[in-house]
Amino acid sequence: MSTPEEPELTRTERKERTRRAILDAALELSEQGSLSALSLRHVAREVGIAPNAFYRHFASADELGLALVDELFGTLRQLLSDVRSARPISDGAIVPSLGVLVDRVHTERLQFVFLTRERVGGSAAVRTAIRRELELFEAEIALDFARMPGAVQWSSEDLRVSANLIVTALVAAVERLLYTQDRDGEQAIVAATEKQLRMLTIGARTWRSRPR
Amino acid sequence: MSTPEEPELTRTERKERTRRAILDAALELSEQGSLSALSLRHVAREVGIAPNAFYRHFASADELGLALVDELFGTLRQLLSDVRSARPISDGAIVPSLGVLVDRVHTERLQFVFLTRERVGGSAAVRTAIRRELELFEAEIALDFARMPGAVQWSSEDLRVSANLIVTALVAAVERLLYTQDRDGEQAIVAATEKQLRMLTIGARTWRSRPR
DNA sequence: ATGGTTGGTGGACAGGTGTCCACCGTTTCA
DNA sequence: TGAAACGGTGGACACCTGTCCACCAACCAT
Repeated sequence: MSTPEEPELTRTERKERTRRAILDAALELSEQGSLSALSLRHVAREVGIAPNAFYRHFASADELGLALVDELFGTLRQLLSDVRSARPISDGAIVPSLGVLVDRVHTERLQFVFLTRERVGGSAAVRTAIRRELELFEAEIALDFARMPGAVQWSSEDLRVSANLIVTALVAAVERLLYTQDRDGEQAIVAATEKQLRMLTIGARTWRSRPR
Repeated sequence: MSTPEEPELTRTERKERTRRAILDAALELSEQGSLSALSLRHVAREVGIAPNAFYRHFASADELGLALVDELFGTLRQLLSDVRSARPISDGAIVPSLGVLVDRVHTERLQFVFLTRERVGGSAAVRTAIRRELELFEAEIALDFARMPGAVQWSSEDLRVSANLIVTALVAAVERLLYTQDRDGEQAIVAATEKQLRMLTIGARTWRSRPR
């Protein structure tokens, strides 16, 4: 290239840079097809390297997918942990978490397209990794629930089951958001999801007090 | 073939038969890959016809996918409608519906693998078709809810939102069932899902009575 | 200064892919 | 009875795929 573009870069820096480029390209291309249907050559072409060079960074497409999963959940977990620790523990921090999630879906749409697709997609390794991460979220939410007043007498089983339902609702909300371009539709989805979360917490509150 | 195999078949019958074979083969093969990553030649080989002959039945892979969706939801809707009309309307028929669903997942596993994969999968046409069918279920469940005693004063919006959550929970349950081979795990999933459905209906019952 | 390490290149390979064409034998129906 | 319609065949086409090899030039540590 004729552009100067800071030629002073150490080798490892340059490697990291094309690694980034590969991840980004893969994300971009995975919008129109699952990871397993993703072509190494396509990715390489998008990045601007020879198809071979891909193997200098990832041993397989699966490994690429796992790296994407790590990256995605790494930052997302950080964000949600922040909003959760800022909030007073007494009340559930679930609704504000939804706000963070929606923002994130907006700014990093492709990551979530990838996520929702690969969650049930072709590669078993990637699928399992995503499932594991979601289970971690589930556990965290269950912990939040346990901290709520009046919920102490629940069995851990019940905590887990209701937390699972919340995660499920959130994932479904993300899916709907992704395929809704119009602004009002997005607002409606967010409102509906908030309502669902409230329904869930109410149901949870009255759960144990029920005879049986 | 040397087997006699009832050679007395009208042309349209034979066409229908290989059409069936194509649908079955596609379902079989779609276990290990999304529809968009499905090879026409693979399907043809499995069926035992020349790759070309595929086009005598479907104009494209998308059309195949749409046919599968139609078939899947056709019978499923029938089954659920049966269990629902047999039950007294007074109580929600949601939990027995879950039983039917689980049975169906057992006997027609491949259909549900296809369903959960293509629901967020590559082809926009198939994805939309599935989404539409699920919305129909949603509407039916909302209707069931409206018939329940003490729920009459809900807004149709609320009905819809909570019905949506139920469908979401059911879809998630199916997904978990598909990737759980061990028998106890299956039982646990069913139990957890039933608990979730009960939580939901409880939450729904106390929903309107709440101030705000 | 030198030599190994490393990110990247180019070409080749064996195979797989969707789709088009001309053709065939049987069924259908007029 | 004859001709048209139809489901299916076989081969060819242009193209794309992952992966392997030898090779290169620059970087890094010695």
